[in-house]
Amino acid sequence: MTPRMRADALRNRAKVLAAAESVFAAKGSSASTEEVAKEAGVGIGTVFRHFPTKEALLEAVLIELLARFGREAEELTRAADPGAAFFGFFRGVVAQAATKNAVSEALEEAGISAREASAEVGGPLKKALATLVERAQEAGAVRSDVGLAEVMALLAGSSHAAASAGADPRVQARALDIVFDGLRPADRGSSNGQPATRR
Amino acid sequence: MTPRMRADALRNRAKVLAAAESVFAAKGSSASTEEVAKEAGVGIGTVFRHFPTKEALLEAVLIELLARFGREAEELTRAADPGAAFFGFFRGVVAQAATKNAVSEALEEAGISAREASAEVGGPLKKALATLVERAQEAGAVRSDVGLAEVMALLAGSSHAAASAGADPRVQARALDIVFDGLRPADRGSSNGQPATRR
Amino acid sequence: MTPRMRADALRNRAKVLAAAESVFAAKGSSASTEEVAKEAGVGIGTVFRHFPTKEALLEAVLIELLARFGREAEELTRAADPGAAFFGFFRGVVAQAATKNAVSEALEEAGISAREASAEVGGPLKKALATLVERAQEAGAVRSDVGLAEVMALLAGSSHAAASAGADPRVQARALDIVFDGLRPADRGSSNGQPATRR
Amino acid sequence: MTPRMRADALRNRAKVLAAAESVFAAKGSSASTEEVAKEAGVGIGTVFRHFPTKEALLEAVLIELLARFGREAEELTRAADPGAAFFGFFRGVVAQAATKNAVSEALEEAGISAREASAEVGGPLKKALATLVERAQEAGAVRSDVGLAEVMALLAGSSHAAASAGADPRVQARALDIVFDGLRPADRGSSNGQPATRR
DNA sequence: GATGAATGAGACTTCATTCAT
DNA sequence: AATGAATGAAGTCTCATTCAT
Repeated sequence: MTPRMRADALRNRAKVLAAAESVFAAKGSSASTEEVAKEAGVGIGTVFRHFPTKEALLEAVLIELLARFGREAEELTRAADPGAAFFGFFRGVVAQAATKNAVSEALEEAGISAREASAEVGGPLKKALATLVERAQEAGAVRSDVGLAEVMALLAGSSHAAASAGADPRVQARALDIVFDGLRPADRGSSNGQPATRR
Repeated sequence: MTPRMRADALRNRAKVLAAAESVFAAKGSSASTEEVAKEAGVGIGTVFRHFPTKEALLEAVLIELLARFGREAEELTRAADPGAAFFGFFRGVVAQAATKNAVSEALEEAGISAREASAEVGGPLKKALATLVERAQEAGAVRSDVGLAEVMALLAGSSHAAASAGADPRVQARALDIVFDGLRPADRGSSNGQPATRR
Repeated sequence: MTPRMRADALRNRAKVLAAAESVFAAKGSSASTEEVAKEAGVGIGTVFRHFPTKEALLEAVLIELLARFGREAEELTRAADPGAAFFGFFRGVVAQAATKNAVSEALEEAGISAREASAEVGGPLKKALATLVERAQEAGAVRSDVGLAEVMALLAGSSHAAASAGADPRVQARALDIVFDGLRPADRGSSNGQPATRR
Repeated sequence: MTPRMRADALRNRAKVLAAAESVFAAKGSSASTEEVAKEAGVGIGTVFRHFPTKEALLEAVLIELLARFGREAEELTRAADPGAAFFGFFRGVVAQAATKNAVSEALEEAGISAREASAEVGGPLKKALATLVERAQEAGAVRSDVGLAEVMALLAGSSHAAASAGADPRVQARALDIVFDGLRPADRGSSNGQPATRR
């Protein structure tokens, strides 16, 4: 069913994808395909053989990213402390965004986009994240009136804020703590793995 | 210091700036300079006479935007209800972002950028916003442990989330309410002009 | 109504068009736009300013050609000897084709294409050619059972045959005489301006 | 002299050639080599193993075509009615051209080209066609003052006219009848297998 | 021999910027 | 000052051809 690829082709595809992620992360999605090819150490033709348009390449990068987040979320689904799991996942995603411009784009796309392709991978992420949220709510670590959609919007927004290159990391951390406080139940139970953020 | 300009030149500069804001808001900053010229009803040469590079034009648009926000913040500084003033301002900025792609870029730039030019206008905004925050804190509407920097980061992040075209506006509103809750003191006093957001 | 163009722009447009005609004539329509630009002595951007796609450029060349033929036909419409006029026009077109690869393409397009643009200019050519045919038929120089469509098909075919670079011109001439004989009435009246072709 | 080839290699060569004929016929000679490979059901490497350049492949297709015409002509050489044989052959070639873009190219090449390779196969066609013409002339079906060269030029031109996709087939047929009339002796003996074309 | 992945020159096209009118 | 034509570097993509598997 999966059309078998030659080992070298598979290797090159991976190299290109990795290069693309790194280049787009560093310079934004307007970086040139040529640059991706150079970074990957392949000819420009090879990039286009694997991803027939630049858009397809971009999409593949985003899908890869979402898949990775999906796997992380899925693992945390089985963690002992649901509150820590949820907030830890959130923090981890945002931290990656701090170095990767493309992350927030990916998250937005996942949250919104009707692109079928993305859906294939956005689906798993959403599913695992939904579980993370529910478990945290049951454990009283997250207020019960927030839904998946709001969480994704906050994730995207926080990631973007973090991606704004140059901002002081301590400011970022404190801003994120504020969002986390907003996500906790009104009585502010801690059960979060982090000390309460009020200073 | 200000080199006197002919009245018509001044008028053209304003037309170009307005057109640029509208075009970049609608199509993002990758819209072409030519399109700005057409929207402004002037020749492309005129655009470049007033703004020697595209980057300069973009920068002028952002400065203009920040200046407008600065004026709005400044006015609200004298409002009766400091909590309502602060949250109202926040909400207003985010609402504009929902239709203008460029807004979040502008806010990031203001929060971070070392660009001297921006600083000229980012300054007034920061100053007025700082007052808004302080007054809201004194009135007990905003927790006392947040600083201007965090507020700007949250403003930028929220604006960007809102700018992600296509998201359900109700989701956006609820996500914003969560951020607001995070900004309030732990005891959740109201004094906010909005009913408490817990549902 | 006609949007006035600057004199230099008009001059460049003409230079590009002439260069395109010459280049495409010599190397076929797959010659590169770059080459046209070089031949015209302008930058590549100038070519694309006047003709937004390569296809548009090609079309403009064909239209120009048809217009020229249309004017020639129109003039011959008023000639003293209708038979000589018709056959002379035919011969002239074919002679041009002998050096210009693009001519037969143009004629085919005119004969067939539904392209509106071409129609604008193909129309006059068809009209004048129809008159040429009718007058030649009334004068007994062309058989009465041929229509405009057949004449255009023969014109296109003969032009293409002539365009096949390298064929002996004397052979071309004799082949054309055979077609002309086929176009004359069965009794082979002369009134043709050319001596009867039987040798 | 002929380097022995493995049976499967020979089979692949034939598959590629057939695919090339079909693809170039349908899409013109600018169709990609890749497409030919796909149509043949072989890898691109195989195409280039058998035909070292695209030009060589194109040439092989033309040679194949001319060989086929040569065989048809050769057979008709022995037909009972020489007039019918000649005009029938002519009509048959043109009819094929109507669906195959490459035919007229092939005929031109044959008529003109100094390419040695073509000559090898163009030779037989020319020889057989010459016989066809002579016999038709002896039988009084074709005027005595036309030579092989003119006939080939008319064949190429007529084929091209027919290949101009989209022309009304009835127009094509009438145009061809006109050429045939031009090829007949002045007195218009019929002996042609077709009723006289005058209408 | 066959395969198809890799290559890179070159095609078309866009657009920021310059300059003659 | 204003205009818009001209410029050419740079971007995306195609395809004939080569080469490792």
